[in-house]
Amino acid sequence: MQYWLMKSEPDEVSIDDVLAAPKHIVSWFGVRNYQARNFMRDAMRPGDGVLFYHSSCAQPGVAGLAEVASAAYPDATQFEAGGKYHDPKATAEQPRWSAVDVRALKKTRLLPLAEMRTIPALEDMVLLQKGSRLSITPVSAGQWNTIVKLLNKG
DNA sequence: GCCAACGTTGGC
DNA sequence: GCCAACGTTGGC
Repeated sequence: MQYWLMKSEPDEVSIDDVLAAPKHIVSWFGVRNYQARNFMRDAMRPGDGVLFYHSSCAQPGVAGLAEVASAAYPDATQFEAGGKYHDPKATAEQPRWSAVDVRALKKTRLLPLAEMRTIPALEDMVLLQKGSRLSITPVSAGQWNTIVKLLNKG
């Protein structure tokens, strides 16, 4: 059992959007960064905890709790010629990019990035490191517990 | 819109 | 393999 933080632009897919989807599940496609892909393909397991993070918006921060709902599978958008996520070097035999299913569990209060930066127990979070841009980052059990408590505190 | 930081590409 | 140029991310 591991924990992750996954960034989504709420203009694209917000926590509300996922909760409105059938079974509260969406496919996490479109990742085009090798490190993030490797986390999905090599380390994520169904049931892993996910902090659903809203990025590139007025109020960046953790907006909900979710879980990994599938093993990794080839991201179909890499094969879509002319599509935004097309990768001409990817083939069905040798897919390059992976996706996983993510199930939203609950919307929480927004835990702003700025507040997270003030919490000493979170200072080692990959998200908070200088220059960190990864859309999927690991979260330690201690960081997860700290954040869940902060979310419940309201 | 700005810009720091990072990742990728491609010439050599 | 080096590295300059370019593109992207994402907070502010």
